Amino acid sequence: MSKKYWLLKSEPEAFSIEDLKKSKNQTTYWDGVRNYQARNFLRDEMKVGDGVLFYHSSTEPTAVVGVCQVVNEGYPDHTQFDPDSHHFFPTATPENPVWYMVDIKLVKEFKRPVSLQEIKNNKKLQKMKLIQKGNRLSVMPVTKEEFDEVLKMGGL
DNA sequence: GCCAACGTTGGC
DNA sequence: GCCAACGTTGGC
Repeated sequence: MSKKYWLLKSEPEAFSIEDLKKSKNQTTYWDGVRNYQARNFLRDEMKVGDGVLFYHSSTEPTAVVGVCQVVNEGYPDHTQFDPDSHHFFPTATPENPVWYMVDIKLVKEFKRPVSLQEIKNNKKLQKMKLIQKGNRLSVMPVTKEEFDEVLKMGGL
């Protein structure tokens, strides 16, 4: 089975690459995804060893800031069961979870961030889902070619 | 802060 | 099962 590649969005105010660097083992669980299409990627398709681009959204500038690896694949997101959580989902039960998450570990922070504008300006990246009109998915697949190109732009 | 795009909800 | 209303995302 060949390795896949992904892009994960996070608002740095909620969770940034700095937070990831400070996390134990530079690893975190990716909680709070509440979109079915993104859920399906997390639950069914992301596998240990897959490459992940870490993207900062809603900030200045929006940019890919580092590369991570999936270290634990699709398991129930515990925040859906927690009434005190902002991500609480009343119809979910541990027997019938609705939402899933994966664990990711930082591989390397980019030497320089690769901004959305640079991605838009790169002829090789015109097909990236990230820059398709109206795409708001917080978890999206990336091709190997796109992944490698973004790493190169980031100085890795 | 605005607003376009899109997802979800719920009445019918 | 349609679709209007509403909520959210996220770039600008």
